[in-house]
Amino acid sequence: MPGRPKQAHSGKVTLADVATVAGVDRSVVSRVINDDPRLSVRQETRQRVLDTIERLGYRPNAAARSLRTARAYMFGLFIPDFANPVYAEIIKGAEQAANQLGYGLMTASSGGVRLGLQHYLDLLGQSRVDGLLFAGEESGHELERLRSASVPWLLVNRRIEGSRRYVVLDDERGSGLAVEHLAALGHRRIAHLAGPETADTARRRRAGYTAAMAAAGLRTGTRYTAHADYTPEGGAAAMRELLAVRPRPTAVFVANVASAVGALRTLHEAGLSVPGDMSVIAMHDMSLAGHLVPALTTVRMPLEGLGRRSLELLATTHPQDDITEVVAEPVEVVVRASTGPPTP
Amino acid sequence: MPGRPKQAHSGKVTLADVATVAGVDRSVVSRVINDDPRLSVRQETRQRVLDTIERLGYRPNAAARSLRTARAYMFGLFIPDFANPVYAEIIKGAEQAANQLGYGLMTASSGGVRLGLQHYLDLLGQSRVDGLLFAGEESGHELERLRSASVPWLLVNRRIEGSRRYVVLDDERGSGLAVEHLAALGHRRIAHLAGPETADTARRRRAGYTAAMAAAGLRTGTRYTAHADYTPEGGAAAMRELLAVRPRPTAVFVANVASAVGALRTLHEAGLSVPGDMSVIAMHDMSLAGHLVPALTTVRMPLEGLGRRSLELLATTHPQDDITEVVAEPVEVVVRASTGPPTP
DNA sequence: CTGAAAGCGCTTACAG
DNA sequence: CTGAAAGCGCTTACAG
Repeated sequence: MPGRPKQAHSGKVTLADVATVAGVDRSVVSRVINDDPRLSVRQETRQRVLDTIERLGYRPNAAARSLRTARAYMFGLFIPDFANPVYAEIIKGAEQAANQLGYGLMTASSGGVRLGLQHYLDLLGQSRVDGLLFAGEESGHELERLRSASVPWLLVNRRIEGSRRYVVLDDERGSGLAVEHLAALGHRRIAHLAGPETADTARRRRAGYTAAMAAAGLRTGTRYTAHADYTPEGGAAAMRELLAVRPRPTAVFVANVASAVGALRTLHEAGLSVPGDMSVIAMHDMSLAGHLVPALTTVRMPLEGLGRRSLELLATTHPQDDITEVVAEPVEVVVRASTGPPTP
Repeated sequence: MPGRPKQAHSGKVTLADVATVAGVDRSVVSRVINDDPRLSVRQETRQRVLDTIERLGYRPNAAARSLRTARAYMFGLFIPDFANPVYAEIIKGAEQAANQLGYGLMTASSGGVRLGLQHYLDLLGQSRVDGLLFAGEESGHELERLRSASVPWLLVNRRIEGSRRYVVLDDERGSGLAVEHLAALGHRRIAHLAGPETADTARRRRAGYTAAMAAAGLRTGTRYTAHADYTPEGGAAAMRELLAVRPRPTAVFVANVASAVGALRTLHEAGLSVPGDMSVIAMHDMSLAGHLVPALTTVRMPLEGLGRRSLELLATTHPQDDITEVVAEPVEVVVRASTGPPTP
């Protein structure tokens, strides 16, 4: 491109520049920056180095550092869908933790050009990331390929058979709170609109429901549980199943908000009032819940904490270590308009 | 950490390994990989190099390449909120384009630990990114700081005064389609529930509304436009204003879906039926629109194309070039249940 | 046409 | 206690 004005030398300041100006060796500058405990230097000299860095606006070059240390100072987070607010919160937590630890975070969805996992294997091969967080829907079979490569990776919000590296939420507890909320309102016939039987989160939510029902001395019976697929359409169909059961339940705990959207539609179409004829509570709080008609009561789970904790563990553990953690942060019911006492 | 089993050498294959096995010089391998046109080598040799790369599973080390070429092969995308589906689509498009061009994409929100822009300046200082896409809400004042650094950056979906580097959607055209849809249904009194007067997107949508109304020979009058702030609460209040106007409008074009959520609530509370008493159409299609009651008619804009095109332009233009592009991809009305003919 | 060699900007084991 | 030097894995101008 002839005639284009040549870009002025950006004057990138290097470590060598800092050393020259401060009158010390480059190694001293490096050690000051990295807080090397083996460096003993007069406080005065250290301060001079720090001042020089500040004055020249020096920033270590990430590529040089990575090449030398064989670390990318970058993690990857793999999610199925950016548009799902559940993942938005996980991303936020992971991003914060990464920044705090001096790492970058690359977030990618399955929608990428190269098929999801292959893309990540490429990143690993190029040493562009130091580890991977999987919040997506990769099959155990796919992830098997990662196991051979001795790469740090962690499952987020999900367990798969044979893996000892995951961080999950306390879905049992969240589900228990939902049931307790309904029971406290006076409901006795509480149904569960569950997720896919194959999904780990769905299984744990169902287990929490069953346990809480038992603890409250309430009967469950298999007909009071209908499985759906975490989508509005599936939720609508499952709600129709539950409405057909006699005696009809007076309340339902729905495994996720998307299913609850469909469930509310079914109830609306059936001419039933919420919560008059049926109370509805769903797992995971998100702003959409507040805008449904009626506004949906939910269980707020520490999704941001999940992202944060997952990244911290990825950064600070060895790839071979077992990690089987349940995020400890509190879980709570967010009461809106969709739950109330049963009509006598 | 004593006693920890030493990790087996991962056997990272380097360019030198490939050269040795293939029996050529490292520079030949490098040139084959990078398709250097100045390399003349027998087809047979080239194939041998390629085969060796394949067989050894060689992947170029990104850090070494970056250090040498002074390019990070990474772009940054800055968004205000991961949970907003509008940005989810932009991210998707940008991610695809980045992958296709051999770049990575770091997406970050203002929620990071370091205050948004400073975080990016750090990334730039460290040469971790080659350029920045701003889809966020940074003020012109903040962005002024970037102008001094001669860094490639681009505004996405927004213009600010004095900047000649942006990519936007055809909001005028989208708004025009909305008005045309309503006019075709027979509406004459069409109101506009606009966005913030200061927002560039809101101004362009309003301009599109005004122009289309004029083209259809319909009167607008300032009372038929109410400004809100792109939130459900603001939308609810603005809808109340519009309901007070006489003669009452029979249809409203809402500047975004969040405002429409509030507008629908106001209409519901006022006992008005949609679309019987009031047709509602909103800008930007998203799955939430299909789940509102009634399901919301929208204008689908090429958000993914916006992300894709922005990244392509960022990657292929010089920082000094003017970029003032409107994404050319088609815009269309997605008809759902919230629009219909006016009741006579 | 091909290959040897320099060098990008760091870190760190090691010599003094 | 301090600093010189090697080297991480590439790319590319240049010599042969």
